[in-house]
Amino acid sequence: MSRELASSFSPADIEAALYEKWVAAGYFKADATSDKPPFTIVIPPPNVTGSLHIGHALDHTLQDTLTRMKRMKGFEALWLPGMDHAGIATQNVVEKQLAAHGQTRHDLGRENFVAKVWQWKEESGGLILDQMRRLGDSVDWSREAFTMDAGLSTAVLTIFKKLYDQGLIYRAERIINWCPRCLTALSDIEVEHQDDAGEFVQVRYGDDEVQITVATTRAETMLGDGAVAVHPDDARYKHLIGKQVLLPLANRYIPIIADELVEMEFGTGAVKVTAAHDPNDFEMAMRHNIPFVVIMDEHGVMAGSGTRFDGMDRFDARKAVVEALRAEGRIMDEKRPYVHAVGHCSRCDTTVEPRLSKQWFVKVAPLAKAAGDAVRDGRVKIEPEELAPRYFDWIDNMHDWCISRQLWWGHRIPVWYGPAGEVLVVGPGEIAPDGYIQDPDVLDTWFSSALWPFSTLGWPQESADLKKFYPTSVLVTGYDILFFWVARMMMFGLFAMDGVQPFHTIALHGLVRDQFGKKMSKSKGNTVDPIEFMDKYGADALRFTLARGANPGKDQALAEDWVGGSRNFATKLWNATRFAMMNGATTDGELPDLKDLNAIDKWILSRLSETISEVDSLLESYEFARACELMYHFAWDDLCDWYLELSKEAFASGDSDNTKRVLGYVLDQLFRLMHPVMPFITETMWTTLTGGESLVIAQWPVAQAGHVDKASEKLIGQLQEIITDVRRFRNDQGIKTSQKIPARFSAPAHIGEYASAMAFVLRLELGDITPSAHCEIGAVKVEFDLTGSIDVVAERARLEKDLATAVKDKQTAEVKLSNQGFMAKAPENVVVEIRERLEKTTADIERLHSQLSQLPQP
RNA sequence: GGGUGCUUAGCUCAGUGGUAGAGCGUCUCGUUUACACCGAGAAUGUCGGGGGUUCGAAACCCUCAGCGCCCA
Repeated sequence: MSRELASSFSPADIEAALYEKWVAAGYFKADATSDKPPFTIVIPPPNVTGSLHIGHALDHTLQDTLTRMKRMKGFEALWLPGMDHAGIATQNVVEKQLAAHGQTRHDLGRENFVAKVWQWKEESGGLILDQMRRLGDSVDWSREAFTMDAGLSTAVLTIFKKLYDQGLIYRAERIINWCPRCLTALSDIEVEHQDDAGEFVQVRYGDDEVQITVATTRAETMLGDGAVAVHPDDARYKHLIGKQVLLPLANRYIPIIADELVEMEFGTGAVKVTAAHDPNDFEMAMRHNIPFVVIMDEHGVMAGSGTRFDGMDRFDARKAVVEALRAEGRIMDEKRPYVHAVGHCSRCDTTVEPRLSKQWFVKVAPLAKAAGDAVRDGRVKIEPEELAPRYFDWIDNMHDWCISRQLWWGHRIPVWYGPAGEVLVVGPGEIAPDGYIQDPDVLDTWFSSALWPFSTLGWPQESADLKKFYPTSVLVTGYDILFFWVARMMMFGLFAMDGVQPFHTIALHGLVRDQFGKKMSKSKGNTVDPIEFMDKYGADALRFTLARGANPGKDQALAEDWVGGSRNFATKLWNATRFAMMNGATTDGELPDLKDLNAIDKWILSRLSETISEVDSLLESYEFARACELMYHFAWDDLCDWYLELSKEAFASGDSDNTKRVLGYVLDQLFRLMHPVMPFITETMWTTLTGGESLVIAQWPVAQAGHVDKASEKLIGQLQEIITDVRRFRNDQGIKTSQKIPARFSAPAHIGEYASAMAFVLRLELGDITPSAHCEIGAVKVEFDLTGSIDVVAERARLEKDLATAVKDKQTAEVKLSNQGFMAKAPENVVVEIRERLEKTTADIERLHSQLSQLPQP
């Protein structure tokens, strides 16, 4: 058959068609009834409103690499795709559309609004799914899941009831994180702490009799103070404990209490206690029975303080309160700007307001204990394990999880309230009695995402998928959502699945940063678009770049130039393959017996086998960067720069049958090895070379221990030294690469055998000559006829440089060998190595002296 | 404040006890029938400072400094 590669590689021409071919062939579809061992990855569900950013591209590249490798290894590989419904984000998107028409969701009513969100989801949501095709994700589209699907919603109802029945879900009035813009409660992890420039003012409370100065960053909340607290051991304030002090502006008297929570060294050592607007104050107020005074509404507007500040926005009120206090001479000190950490809504960046509110909570203590234990006792492995302490630190100190959200888009809390105050939790298929009213709130999106590893497989049904594919094999995600999502899946997975962990391994990668290692952000303008990179350089180039930068748990810097470099690599491979095929590389027939091969062929087989073995074990241990590094160097250095160059003579002379077969074999194996990282180009080259159906379903390469051949590696190493030295000589002498030089080799037989191969690479014409210069490398002498004078100055410089290196190396060897401690304690193999170094450098020095003395004097 | 990580070539980073590495960038040369998205050659590092352990330290320990992240 006539097979040929196009003269240049054009990713855009092949990628989309190849992907659709793979999908159509059903390669990515997993079979729950197969006898193959399962390998399962569930995708960290991207947000339905989202599009593919560079972090997804990294995350997906790694997951796809693992999935494709396992598929090739004969596993029943399932990579399950899907999205989450992103309660706040999605509701925001649709509300924004309504706002453009001057409407709010309340104009539509709940039912119509939710219908509208579904409509938006069908029409505009899930852009990222198409973009995943660009990247080549080998996901099983037949199993695509969405957290709001019927099945996954059943899972939510089921676990809610189960948790509630076991007392692990409760409703309570607590201080929660409140977003005054989204008008909903947030969990701790939906709050991002940023350093903001605020203020720190000291305010003198009291009248003529009792006075105390408190320090605060939120002066406006003083209107809701219920007490002032000091440390019980604080000598400055001991005499004031139990006294009543005047609260300025509000004109109320509040008690001075003692609580150990107060830090004496911080501020004035006295703090205001605003029970309804601060979590720490809430705790103190509970202990001391301090009243809760609410002075702000849900929008963050002052309300109910009974002062003239009611009706003002919280930040305006802050200024106004400080001014009013100043007017009364009560500001004792102020720092502005005072930089401190302030919580912001992770969705809209609004400053979060701690708010007293009745919400639903998950009691996490027993769940978190189990989630921690699963890692502690080794059932779940965190890779890299350095990140495990962070997991423990967090999960062992987790606060109860606020799961209710004042939104319409999401899983509505399945709790109904009866006319007489009954509380009824309604499970799947159950219906509340007449007269009952359902809780208006919905659940945190993470509540349903936490079920992802098993709800997507059919739970609570005992589905075939669940039996085959649970627990999943590995979870691949960024360390930044270890707490957000991973820990929650651990808690719910262990709880719902009777103690069976949701995954065996958590493989954490880092974040993609800009080329200077700075965090990417829209405001800094240093973000990059993975789609744009794929357009310009191809999906393979982007994937290779990201995988090559992926050291476990570590951030990576990324620049467009890096992607360009990977594209260059792809092109290099393409050209090498074209060259190989032009010269008859083939995969037909058996690989010749090793004993019939020359050292060059044996060497590349040896290097191939070693590379396969190392890449395999590196990929199995999530060391993507190191695996890519090895593939890169094998392909470019060993294969292109040396093997192909050294084989050119054989191709030119026609004595190349073995080499054609070996080259075909090496390319075949290399393409298999690289396919998980660079699926498109390897597929194209491989099918062209071998005529096979598809690499997706081809067998993973297995290292051939019998191919490892240290003798050939040593020999080729020597050939490389000789060639490099002669090249240096030519370079130093200013001889053009294209200029052929008559030359003669004197070398031991096993090296002399390859003189013609080396001569071809070096553009030397072998023959009987009258030498005018020579290079010596160990026992090998290469003489040249330069038909004229050589550049003595350059040659002397070259030899002297070599001499200096040799002398220095000899000295260090001598120092070691004359060190009695070294001789007595160093292991034998190291001593032998140093001895050999001494011998070699000694010989080199002698030879270089001799060469130098033979040079004509200037 | 608690925890944690980092500091290696101009830049971004590998390298867990035995002569310092990669990619990109830089310099010189080169259109040799795979490839200029290329080839050949070259330059560049008291491995953050100080101390210690060791025959031997970029690596292990202590300490200082700087940077970063997470949590409060």
